[in-house]
Amino acid sequence: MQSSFSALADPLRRRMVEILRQSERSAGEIQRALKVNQPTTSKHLRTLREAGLVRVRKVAQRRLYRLDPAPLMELDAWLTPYRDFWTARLDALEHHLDQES
Amino acid sequence: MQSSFSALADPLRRRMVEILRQSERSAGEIQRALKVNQPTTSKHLRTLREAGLVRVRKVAQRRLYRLDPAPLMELDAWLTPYRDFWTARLDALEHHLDQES
DNA sequence: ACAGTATATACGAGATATCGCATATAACCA
DNA sequence: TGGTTATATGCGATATCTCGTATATACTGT
Repeated sequence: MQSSFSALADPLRRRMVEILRQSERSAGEIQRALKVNQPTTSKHLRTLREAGLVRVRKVAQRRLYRLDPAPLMELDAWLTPYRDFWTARLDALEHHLDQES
Repeated sequence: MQSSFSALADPLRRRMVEILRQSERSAGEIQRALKVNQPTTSKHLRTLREAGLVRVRKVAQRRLYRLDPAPLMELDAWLTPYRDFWTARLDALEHHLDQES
């Protein structure tokens, strides 16, 4: 939870996650897509890995990264009570508008 | 988006947000609930404010903080495509298990 | 105007993150 | 074995975050 938020706090890492939503990709493909240099890519991928957001498998020299849905599901679960919160507020607003009219 | 993630990356700020889910609170009430010192509380509240996660209103000397649902709704929206992603994966798993049995 | 209460800000120290450059590791192929 | 490709790690500089202490600001009641 902790680490999911901070891992996703970086815009570059969010772009990586967005790329991986579509399919598994090698570190090099991700790097070229983002147009940042190689060590930077590798370090950010490490952060995502350590946060559990991505998994890797080796194929020859390549490292293929894929999204692990679990931490994002946790994030979704964390949001649940807030969803109730804002629907309650929107309902109240709606009710208020009804009163007005 | 950017700022929502980094604001929520801090555990203390998440606790603040959780407290505010229940009701509007003064800075002092939040401080006492969290048992951290006053300036720390104030600075974290500022961060939440600048991220747009909370709103303040003055009542006498007090500052009453309340949650603004908008950034959390954005976060929820950001998660939407990932929800599709993991249900697809779970469906695939289920299908796989069907094959097995 | 003054003392008290509530909250914010300034400043300095220590910790942590980020980046670029250089280098290490590891698998491949000839 | 040696060269090449793909990826990771080490290191140093800079920036950013966090916290504690001290102080400022602002409103209240007398």
